[in-house]
Amino acid sequence: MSNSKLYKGNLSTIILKLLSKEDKMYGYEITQRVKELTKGELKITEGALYPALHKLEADGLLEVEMQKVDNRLRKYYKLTQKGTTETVSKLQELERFMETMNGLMHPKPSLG
Amino acid sequence: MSNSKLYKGNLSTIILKLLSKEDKMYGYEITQRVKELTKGELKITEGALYPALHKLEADGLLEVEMQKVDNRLRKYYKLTQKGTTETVSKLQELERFMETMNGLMHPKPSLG
DNA sequence: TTTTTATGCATAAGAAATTTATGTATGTTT
DNA sequence: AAACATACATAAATTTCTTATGCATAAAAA
Repeated sequence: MSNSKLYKGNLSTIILKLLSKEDKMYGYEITQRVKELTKGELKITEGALYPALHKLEADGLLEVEMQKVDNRLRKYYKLTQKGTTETVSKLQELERFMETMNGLMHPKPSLG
Repeated sequence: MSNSKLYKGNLSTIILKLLSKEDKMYGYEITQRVKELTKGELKITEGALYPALHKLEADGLLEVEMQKVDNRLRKYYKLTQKGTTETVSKLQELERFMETMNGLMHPKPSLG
Protein backbone atom coordinates (compact mmCIF):
# COMPACT_ATOMS: atom_id res chain seq x y z
CA MET A 1 0.00 0.00 0.00
CA SER A 2 1.29 3.43 -0.76
CA ASN A 3 0.40 6.89 0.44
CA SER A 4 0.97 6.33 4.08
CA LYS A 5 2.33 3.90 6.60
CA LEU A 6 -0.81 4.23 8.65
CA TYR A 7 -2.54 1.34 7.00
CA LYS A 8 -0.10 -1.17 8.33
CA GLY A 9 -1.60 -4.23 9.83
CA ASN A 10 -5.03 -3.70 8.32
CA LEU A 11 -4.57 -5.12 4.86
CA SER A 12 -5.91 -8.60 5.56
CA THR A 13 -8.90 -7.12 7.36
CA ILE A 14 -9.65 -4.94 4.36
CA ILE A 15 -9.45 -7.91 2.04
CA LEU A 16 -11.72 -10.02 4.23
CA LYS A 17 -14.22 -7.21 4.56
CA LEU A 18 -14.48 -6.76 0.79
CA LEU A 19 -14.88 -10.48 0.25
CA SER A 20 -17.58 -10.67 2.90
CA LYS A 21 -19.93 -8.76 0.66
CA GLU A 22 -18.84 -9.85 -2.76
CA ASP A 23 -18.79 -13.64 -2.88
CA LYS A 24 -15.59 -13.72 -4.90
CA MET A 25 -12.98 -11.28 -6.13
CA TYR A 26 -9.62 -11.46 -7.84
CA GLY A 27 -6.50 -9.58 -6.87
CA TYR A 28 -6.51 -6.82 -9.38
CA GLU A 29 -10.17 -6.25 -8.72
CA ILE A 30 -9.44 -5.74 -5.05
CA THR A 31 -6.85 -3.05 -5.75
CA GLN A 32 -9.34 -1.23 -7.97
CA ARG A 33 -12.21 -1.54 -5.52
CA VAL A 34 -10.12 -0.13 -2.70
CA LYS A 35 -9.02 2.75 -4.90
CA GLU A 36 -12.65 3.52 -5.72
CA LEU A 37 -13.97 3.23 -2.20
CA THR A 38 -11.24 5.47 -0.81
CA LYS A 39 -11.33 7.93 -3.69
CA GLY A 40 -7.75 7.19 -4.53
CA GLU A 41 -6.48 7.66 -1.00
CA LEU A 42 -5.46 4.09 -0.49
CA LYS A 43 -3.57 2.28 -3.18
CA ILE A 44 -2.73 -1.32 -2.48
CA THR A 45 0.52 -2.36 -4.08
CA GLU A 46 0.89 -5.80 -5.62
CA GLY A 47 3.92 -6.45 -3.46
CA ALA A 48 1.67 -6.22 -0.42
CA LEU A 49 -1.51 -7.69 -1.86
CA TYR A 50 -0.40 -11.00 -3.34
CA PRO A 51 1.63 -12.21 -0.37
CA ALA A 52 -1.32 -11.23 1.84
CA LEU A 53 -3.73 -13.25 -0.30
CA HIS A 54 -1.38 -16.21 -0.28
CA LYS A 55 -1.14 -16.07 3.47
CA LEU A 56 -4.90 -15.89 3.92
CA GLU A 57 -5.21 -18.91 1.67
CA ALA A 58 -2.49 -20.80 3.50
CA ASP A 59 -4.27 -20.04 6.76
CA GLY A 60 -7.45 -21.53 5.35
CA LEU A 61 -9.45 -18.31 5.33
CA LEU A 62 -9.71 -18.08 1.56
CA GLU A 63 -10.10 -20.59 -1.21
CA VAL A 64 -9.12 -20.18 -4.84
CA GLU A 65 -10.90 -20.69 -8.12
CA MET A 66 -9.07 -20.05 -11.37
CA GLN A 67 -10.91 -18.59 -14.31
CA LYS A 68 -9.84 -17.50 -17.76
CA VAL A 69 -11.45 -14.33 -19.01
CA ASP A 70 -10.52 -12.71 -22.31
CA ASN A 71 -7.48 -14.90 -22.54
CA ARG A 72 -6.28 -13.56 -19.19
CA LEU A 73 -6.06 -15.71 -16.13
CA ARG A 74 -7.86 -14.59 -13.02
CA LYS A 75 -7.47 -16.08 -9.60
CA TYR A 76 -10.71 -15.67 -7.74
CA TYR A 77 -10.71 -15.77 -3.98
CA LYS A 78 -13.66 -16.43 -1.75
CA LEU A 79 -14.15 -16.79 1.98
CA THR A 80 -14.15 -20.24 3.51
CA GLN A 81 -16.30 -21.06 6.52
CA LYS A 82 -13.33 -20.34 8.73
CA GLY A 83 -12.68 -17.14 6.82
CA THR A 84 -16.21 -15.93 7.45
CA THR A 85 -15.82 -16.48 11.16
CA GLU A 86 -12.44 -14.81 11.21
CA THR A 87 -13.81 -11.82 9.34
CA VAL A 88 -16.35 -11.15 12.06
CA SER A 89 -13.72 -11.13 14.78
CA LYS A 90 -11.25 -9.12 12.72
CA LEU A 91 -13.88 -6.48 12.09
CA GLN A 92 -14.72 -6.31 15.78
CA GLU A 93 -11.04 -5.92 16.56
CA LEU A 94 -10.80 -3.10 14.06
CA GLU A 95 -13.82 -1.29 15.47
CA ARG A 96 -12.29 -1.55 18.88
CA PHE A 97 -9.00 -0.23 17.59
CA MET A 98 -10.74 2.73 16.02
CA GLU A 99 -12.51 3.55 19.25
CA THR A 100 -9.31 3.23 21.22
CA MET A 101 -7.44 5.52 18.87
CA ASN A 102 -10.31 7.94 19.01
CA GLY A 103 -10.18 7.92 22.78
CA LEU A 104 -6.49 8.73 22.61
CA MET A 105 -6.85 11.47 20.07
CA HIS A 106 -9.96 13.04 21.57
CA PRO A 107 -9.89 12.28 25.27
CA LYS A 108 -12.86 13.45 27.28
CA PRO A 109 -11.72 15.58 30.18
CA SER A 110 -12.40 13.46 33.24
CA LEU A 111 -15.11 14.82 35.49
CA GLY A 112 -13.46 13.50 38.63
CA MET B 1 2.84 -2.13 22.08
CA SER B 2 0.97 -5.25 22.97
CA ASN B 3 -2.57 -6.42 22.47
CA SER B 4 -2.83 -6.02 18.76
CA LYS B 5 -0.88 -5.46 15.61
CA LEU B 6 -3.35 -2.85 14.55
CA TYR B 7 -1.53 -0.04 16.25
CA LYS B 8 1.48 -0.39 14.01
CA GLY B 9 2.77 2.81 12.63
CA ASN B 10 0.91 5.00 15.08
CA LEU B 11 3.23 4.98 18.05
CA SER B 12 5.12 8.16 17.19
CA THR B 13 1.84 9.93 16.49
CA ILE B 14 0.53 8.88 19.88
CA ILE B 15 3.66 10.15 21.59
CA LEU B 16 3.54 13.47 19.78
CA LYS B 17 -0.14 13.90 20.58
CA LEU B 18 0.43 13.36 24.29
CA LEU B 19 3.34 15.77 24.35
CA SER B 20 1.32 18.39 22.51
CA LYS B 21 -0.83 18.88 25.58
CA GLU B 22 1.57 18.19 28.36
CA ASP B 23 4.67 20.33 27.84
CA LYS B 24 7.00 17.56 28.92
CA MET B 25 6.77 13.89 29.77
CA TYR B 26 9.17 11.05 30.48
CA GLY B 27 9.06 7.59 29.01
CA TYR B 28 7.54 5.66 31.85
CA GLU B 29 4.93 8.38 32.28
CA ILE B 30 3.91 7.97 28.65
CA THR B 31 3.34 4.25 29.05
CA GLN B 32 1.14 4.88 32.10
CA ARG B 33 -0.80 7.69 30.47
CA VAL B 34 -1.60 5.56 27.45
CA LYS B 35 -2.72 2.71 29.69
CA GLU B 36 -5.04 5.09 31.56
CA LEU B 37 -6.49 6.75 28.49
CA THR B 38 -7.20 3.43 26.80
CA LYS B 39 -8.43 1.71 29.96
CA GLY B 40 -5.69 -0.86 29.69
CA GLU B 41 -6.36 -1.69 26.06
CA LEU B 42 -3.10 -0.41 24.77
CA LYS B 43 0.10 -1.19 26.58
CA ILE B 44 3.22 0.32 25.14
CA THR B 45 6.25 -1.87 25.66
CA GLU B 46 9.62 -0.37 26.46
CA GLY B 47 11.12 -2.17 23.51
CA ALA B 48 8.90 -0.10 21.26
CA LEU B 49 8.80 3.12 23.24
CA TYR B 50 12.44 3.95 23.82
CA PRO B 51 13.64 3.39 20.27
CA ALA B 52 10.69 5.49 19.11
CA LEU B 53 11.62 8.33 21.47
CA HIS B 54 15.23 8.15 20.36
CA LYS B 55 14.20 8.36 16.74
CA LEU B 56 11.94 11.34 17.34
CA GLU B 57 14.82 13.05 19.09
CA ALA B 58 17.26 12.18 16.32
CA ASP B 59 14.80 13.61 13.82
CA GLY B 60 14.71 16.84 15.76
CA LEU B 61 11.08 16.58 16.84
CA LEU B 62 11.81 16.17 20.52
CA GLU B 63 14.39 17.57 22.88
CA VAL B 64 15.59 16.09 26.13
CA GLU B 65 15.98 17.37 29.64
CA MET B 66 17.32 15.12 32.37
CA GLN B 67 16.00 15.39 35.86
CA LYS B 68 16.62 13.48 39.06
CA VAL B 69 13.57 12.78 41.17
CA ASP B 70 13.69 10.72 44.35
CA ASN B 71 17.12 9.49 43.46
CA ARG B 72 15.78 8.14 40.16
CA LEU B 73 16.76 9.59 36.82
CA ARG B 74 14.06 10.76 34.49
CA LYS B 75 14.50 11.75 30.88
CA TYR B 76 11.95 14.36 30.03
CA TYR B 77 10.98 14.91 26.42
CA LYS B 78 9.32 17.97 24.97
CA LEU B 79 8.32 19.05 21.50
CA THR B 80 10.66 21.24 19.51
CA GLN B 81 9.35 23.84 17.10
CA LYS B 82 9.72 21.33 14.32
CA GLY B 83 8.02 18.71 16.46
CA THR B 84 5.02 20.93 17.01
CA THR B 85 4.63 21.44 13.28
CA GLU B 86 5.04 17.75 12.59
CA THR B 87 2.45 16.90 15.22
CA VAL B 88 -0.19 18.93 13.44
CA SER B 89 0.42 17.18 10.14
CA LYS B 90 0.67 13.74 11.72
CA LEU B 91 -2.65 14.26 13.47
CA GLN B 92 -4.28 15.37 10.24
CA GLU B 93 -2.90 12.30 8.52
CA LEU B 94 -4.31 10.11 11.25
CA GLU B 95 -7.76 11.71 11.09
CA ARG B 96 -7.75 11.17 7.38
CA PHE B 97 -6.71 7.58 7.81
CA MET B 98 -9.52 6.99 10.29
CA GLU B 99 -12.06 8.46 7.88
CA THR B 100 -10.68 6.38 5.03
CA MET B 101 -10.87 3.20 7.07
CA ASN B 102 -14.36 4.13 8.13
CA GLY B 103 -15.34 4.61 4.51
CA LEU B 104 -14.01 1.16 3.72
CA MET B 105 -15.70 -0.52 6.62
CA HIS B 106 -19.01 1.28 6.30
CA PRO B 107 -19.38 2.22 2.66
CA LYS B 108 -22.44 4.22 1.74
CA PRO B 109 -24.34 2.50 -1.04
CA SER B 110 -23.83 4.65 -4.09
CA LEU B 111 -26.98 6.33 -5.38
CA GLY B 112 -25.91 6.02 -9.00
C1' DT C 1 14.20 -10.91 55.20
C1' DT C 2 13.83 -12.34 50.81
C1' DT C 3 11.07 -11.96 46.84
C1' DT C 4 7.99 -9.59 44.04
C1' DT C 5 6.24 -5.44 42.11
C1' DA C 6 6.82 -0.73 40.66
C1' DT C 7 9.66 2.83 38.83
C1' DG C 8 13.01 4.21 35.22
C1' DC C 9 16.17 3.66 31.47
C1' DA C 10 18.26 0.85 27.51
C1' DT C 11 19.56 -2.52 23.76
C1' DA C 12 19.57 -6.66 20.79
C1' DA C 13 17.60 -10.66 18.20
C1' DG C 14 13.92 -12.05 15.72
C1' DA C 15 9.36 -11.64 13.53
C1' DA C 16 5.93 -9.40 10.72
C1' DA C 17 4.28 -6.35 7.30
C1' DT C 18 5.25 -3.33 3.90
C1' DT C 19 7.87 -0.72 0.07
C1' DT C 20 10.41 -0.79 -3.89
C1' DA C 21 12.02 -3.07 -7.69
C1' DT C 22 11.62 -6.48 -10.82
C1' DG C 23 9.72 -10.12 -14.03
C1' DT C 24 6.27 -12.38 -17.13
C1' DA C 25 2.30 -12.05 -20.28
C1' DT C 26 -1.87 -10.26 -22.95
C1' DG C 27 -4.72 -6.49 -24.72
C1' DT C 28 -5.81 -1.70 -25.78
C1' DT C 29 -4.85 2.98 -26.79
C1' DT C 30 -1.99 6.65 -28.60
C1' DA D 1 6.09 1.66 -31.85
C1' DA D 2 5.34 3.06 -27.28
C1' DA D 3 2.65 3.59 -23.45
C1' DC D 4 -0.86 2.12 -20.49
C1' DA D 5 -4.12 -1.19 -18.45
C1' DT D 6 -4.92 -5.80 -16.98
C1' DA D 7 -3.25 -9.84 -14.23
C1' DC D 8 -0.22 -12.53 -11.67
C1' DA D 9 4.25 -13.21 -8.90
C1' DT D 10 8.62 -12.88 -6.12
C1' DA D 11 12.78 -11.00 -3.77
C1' DA D 12 15.65 -7.56 -1.29
C1' DA D 13 15.51 -4.06 1.79
C1' DT D 14 13.19 -1.28 5.22
C1' DT D 15 10.30 -0.19 9.05
C1' DT D 16 8.16 -1.30 13.15
C1' DC D 17 7.19 -4.04 16.64
C1' DT D 18 7.66 -8.20 20.13
C1' DT D 19 10.25 -10.70 23.16
C1' DA D 20 14.03 -11.17 25.95
C1' DT D 21 17.43 -9.25 28.43
C1' DG D 22 20.22 -6.01 31.42
C1' DC D 23 21.07 -2.37 34.97
C1' DA D 24 19.48 0.30 39.06
C1' DT D 25 16.50 2.14 43.10
C1' DA D 26 12.51 1.73 46.14
C1' DA D 27 8.37 0.02 48.10
C1' DA D 28 5.36 -3.72 49.27
C1' DA D 29 4.35 -8.36 50.21
C1' DA D 30 5.44 -12.94 51.64
